[in-house]
Amino acid sequence: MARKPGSRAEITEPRLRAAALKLFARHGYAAVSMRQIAREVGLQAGALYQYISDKQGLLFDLMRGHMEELLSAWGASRPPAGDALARLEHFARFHIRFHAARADAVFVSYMELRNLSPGNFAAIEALRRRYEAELEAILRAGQDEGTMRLPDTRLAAMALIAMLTGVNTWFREGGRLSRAEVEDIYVDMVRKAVGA
Amino acid sequence: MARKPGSRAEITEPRLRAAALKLFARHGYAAVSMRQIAREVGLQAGALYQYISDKQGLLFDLMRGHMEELLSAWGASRPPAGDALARLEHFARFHIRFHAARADAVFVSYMELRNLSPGNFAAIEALRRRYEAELEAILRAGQDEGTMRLPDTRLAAMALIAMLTGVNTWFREGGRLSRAEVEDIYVDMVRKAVGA
DNA sequence: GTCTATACCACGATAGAC
DNA sequence: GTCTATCGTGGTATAGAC
Repeated sequence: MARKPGSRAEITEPRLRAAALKLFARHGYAAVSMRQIAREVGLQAGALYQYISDKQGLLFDLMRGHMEELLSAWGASRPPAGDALARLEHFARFHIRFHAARADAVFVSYMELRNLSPGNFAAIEALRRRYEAELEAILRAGQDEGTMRLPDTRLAAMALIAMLTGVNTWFREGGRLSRAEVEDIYVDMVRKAVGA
Repeated sequence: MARKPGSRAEITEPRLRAAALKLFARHGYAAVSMRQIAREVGLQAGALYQYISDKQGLLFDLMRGHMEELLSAWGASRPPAGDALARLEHFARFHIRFHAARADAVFVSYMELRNLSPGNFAAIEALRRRYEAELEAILRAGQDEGTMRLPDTRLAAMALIAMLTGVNTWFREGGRLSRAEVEDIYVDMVRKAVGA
């Protein structure tokens, strides 16, 4: 398929998304202007609307893309054969690893929920719930097996996810601890917390 | 001291701060206009500048006020005589209770850090560090006593604070569990997580 | 202490040339 | 596919009357 000379859409679109993600993470959705994003990509503001419907749609696409990647990466991860405790450890390592690799998307997806229109918010929340349900299922299995003892499954899931996601607030590659060391330390705390 | 007729500064100022806090929490600092805040208080936008230097100063004052209240409330709380484990439980209950009572201020103080000017950011970070150090001291004491076993004190502190603060993302008074029940459940997980 | 009025600037989004 | 130009709106902050 012949491409028009000067046509760079396949390059420009991902660059636009990357620039928007970076700027939204750094300064916040509301604080970033379309002109700023355009400058980062090397375009005039008007040209952005070849790729997006409006600013809200851009935010929503970024967040939905992140959540769908999260769910599909989890689905593609190979859970270990073994007891629920092994699967919990697998979840914790997956969560830390996936989130550490996409700090900007994680940040935007947690911080900009209130800037979504109601319909868009509901869609993102539904995706988040599906992910939380994966952890809850593991915790329920652990209790059925008797390898875990939890006062409340839903609260435990929320507590563990908050703890694991919190890694992103301070972890920097090249710091005092490697990502693998951080993983080990958190796995230890997670295993203990579920009463193993 | 005689007050000018029509003078309502002592009433207006706290109302302004409360309105700004509520709106910042709901929609985000960058998304809220001075006109919106003024409408909420029942003034014209220009009148707000009797009480604040500028929008940035307003945000900073709210956040500093929150952090200082947090530190002074913790200082005023009576830690139990007993081992570090008892003090850790005291910290967990204090943290959940204090934060649940000020959801808006907590939200703003965690979400709007990136909208602070560099100098203001450093000041808030310093206050946050002081609070984290309080928990770290308890965890160190527990390890010295031998009642806690932790792979890394600093990480454990960050993990526990993230977990406890996470309560605010889903807890609503009048929901499935009372605040006291939530406290008990989290205390249980915190105690287990430190290897008690 | 609060108002009205306004300076000045930036916003998101669109139209039409190239 | 990107540009220039622009529309209409709303932003923060100040000045000066009351």
